[in-house]
Formats: sequence, C-alpha cells, structure tokens
Amino acid sequence: MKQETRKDEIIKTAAKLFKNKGYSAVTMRDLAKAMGIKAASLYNHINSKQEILKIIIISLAEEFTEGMKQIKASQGSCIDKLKQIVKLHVEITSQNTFEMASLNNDWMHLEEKLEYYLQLRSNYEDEFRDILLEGIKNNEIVDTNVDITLFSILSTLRSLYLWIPQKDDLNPDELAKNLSDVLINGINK
Amino acid sequence: MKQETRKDEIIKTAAKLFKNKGYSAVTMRDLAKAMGIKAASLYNHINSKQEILKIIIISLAEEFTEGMKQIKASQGSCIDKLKQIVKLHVEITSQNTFEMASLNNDWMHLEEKLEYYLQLRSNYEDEFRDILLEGIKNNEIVDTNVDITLFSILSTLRSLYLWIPQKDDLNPDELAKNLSDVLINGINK
DNA sequence: CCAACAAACTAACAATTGTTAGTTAAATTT
DNA sequence: AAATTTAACTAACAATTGTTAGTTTGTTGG
Repeated sequence: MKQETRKDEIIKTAAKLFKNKGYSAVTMRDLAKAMGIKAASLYNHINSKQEILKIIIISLAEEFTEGMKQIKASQGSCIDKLKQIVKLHVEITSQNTFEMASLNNDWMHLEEKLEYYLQLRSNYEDEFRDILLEGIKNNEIVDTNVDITLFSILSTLRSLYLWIPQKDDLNPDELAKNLSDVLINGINK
Repeated sequence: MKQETRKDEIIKTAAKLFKNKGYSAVTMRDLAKAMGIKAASLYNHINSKQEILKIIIISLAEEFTEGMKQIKASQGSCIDKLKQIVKLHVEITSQNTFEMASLNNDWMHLEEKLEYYLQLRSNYEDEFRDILLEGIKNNEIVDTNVDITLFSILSTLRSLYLWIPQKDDLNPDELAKNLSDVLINGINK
C-alpha cells in the first residue's frame, strides 16, 4: 500500500469533478479551486489535463482486462463465470465510482490512447460474448440473441457507478449476489 | 407531419455532434461547419447553445412522461405493463438515437430547466417502481430487491441509444420482444 | 415593383481556456 | 551549512469560446 502522492490527490479530485460535469466542462481552474491551489500549480504534478484523463481511464480499463483474464482461466460453469464477471464489476466500481464515470462517458476524449482503449474494450466484449456462447452450447444458458443478452448485462454493469454511491448501506458482496440473481434468473415468477 | 424548418435541422445536427463528443466539447463553430454556414448565422435561428440542449432533452423527457401515463392508465398485468415500457423505450430511442445521448449524458448542463428535468425523471422512476411493486404484490414478479431490479432494467433501456444504431437490421418490434424476454425471464435454462 | 422576410455574411467583443516562464519559500537530503 | 527538492505562487500568453451588431443577398406576397 503505497502512500498517496500529491499527484494521486489531484487525479482523485479530478475524477470527482469529471463525474459531475464531464471532462470537457471541467477547467483546470475548477480543479485547482477544488484542491485549494492555483491552476498553474497543478502543473508541478501533472503534465496536462489530457494526462489526468488518460491515467484515470487506462488504469481502470486494464484492471478490467486483467480481471477477465483471471475469469477466463478459471474452472467452473459459464453461469459461474458470469457471476464472477458481475462480482468483478461490482468490486471495481465500488472502489472507483468517480473514475468509472470517466471510463463510461469521457473515453472519446482520450486522443493518443483512444485506439488502445477501444482495443481493450473490444477484446473485453469479445471474451464476454465467448462465455455466453459457450453457455448456450453447454445448455446452461437459454438460446436467445447473444448480442442482446450481452448488451443488456453489460449495460447494467456499466451503469453501476451511478447506483452504488446512493446505496452505500449495501455491501458489495450482497449487491453482486442480488444482481447476478436478477440478471440470470430474470424477474418472472 | 409539419415540414422541417431550418431550426429543426440545426437541432438535429447538434444532437448528432453532441452524441459523439458531448455537449460541452461541441462548439458553435463545430455546429456551423457541420451545417455548412458560419457560427454567427446560427443565431438567426436559435437563441443560444443552451436552448438547443433544452429543446433536445425536454421534448424527449416529456415524451417518456406521456408514454408512462398511457401505460399506467392501461389495463393488463404488470408483466404486460413492463413489456409496454420496454416497447416505449425501444420506439422512442429508435427514432431519436442522437437525442437520447444528450438525455442520458448532458442533462446536467440544462441550467434553468434542470430542476424540471429532474422532476420528470424522478416521477418516471417512481411510477416504474410502482408497477414493479404491484407485480410483486400480485405474485407476478419475483420478490427480490425492487431497487436493484428497477436499476437493472432502466440501465439496459437507457443504454439502448448506443446499441440500436449498430443493429439497424433488427426492427424495433422484434428488438422489444427479445429484450422483454431477456429482462423478464433471464438467461438461465 | 416594392416591401418584408429569411438566411446568410464579416467583423468584432469580452471572457475563458490550457499552459508556460520565472520566482519564492519551506522542507529534506547531503 | 549547503544543496536539492517539493510545491506553491504571480503574471502572462495565444487560442478558443459564445455571442452581438450591422450588413448583404435572394425569395416571396401584396
């Protein structure tokens, strides 16, 4: 557990502001004010506004990629893997609610790292789809339109950052369990 | 079917740009260039950048409110009402993919109309929740955490704008049917 | 034919943007 | 004690922002 540098504080504060107004609407002066310093002072710690966004998004995207790799390598049914994916999202989002907003909404402003990000995301979706397809083949998962299923589940998982902060009474494990239940079994009685 | 005014064209073009980069990152000069005119000329048709956003978002939000009102008044089971809600989202989103991006991502920049928008959204969610609660009471819907269920379904419906443009081969009715299926029955076999 | 209008233009504005240069003061290391 | 590092500052910049004023051009209705 490294101690937090001033740069880390800036990035965390920036993520908070980015969540509320979006990357483009947050100025370096906004960020400086939130830090209690002047805008120019920020540049003692970071190279550019761009760099802040890049650090926020890319580190998160790589965390998801790493998580998916682990899940892919794990033994167990496809339903089981699906539950692990839900848990992965709940855990990462619980500890990065602000940053997840940027990942979801501001990735298009990444510039040099945009292509790399899109690559990671595309790979992630492909591996997710593969798990669903195998589940269908194994007769674990109902044989509907895979892309609709993938889209539906991913939409819910990607929106978690909006929802978790409002319900901090619910612990991540319980949330993951309930969520898996709804996504896998539906709501029909 | 009124014929399209120049103002309508500007708003439609703006929505397209807003979807790609977000409201804050689109300049009036970007919009003018996309229209093939100079930025100052836009002001012959609209009063401000703000106004464009307001028109895009509020008209859509009111359309959803109206749709929910109809569904609420309709007869039929709660599962049936749920299917109607899915259909409502699919239909509105199919015909307003660009505008839906603003509704989802740029509502915080509404300024004067922000409160009104939040009111509409809050009411919509409340009425949605009421339908789920009644379904649980009637033993139509499984008795899990209502807010998680609501959140999950709404997340999927709100993300439709990202997904529909990529799959224009699928017609709205079919999509609504498949989607209802996944959301209501889950994916477990 | 002329008045009115619609829709474009050029030029400019005041404010705000991200960022750089150079400086200063305190804390830490040598 | 001296040297270096850390982290703040003031002042300024060039570019970009939304918007206004005033003008021109083509089209349309009386």
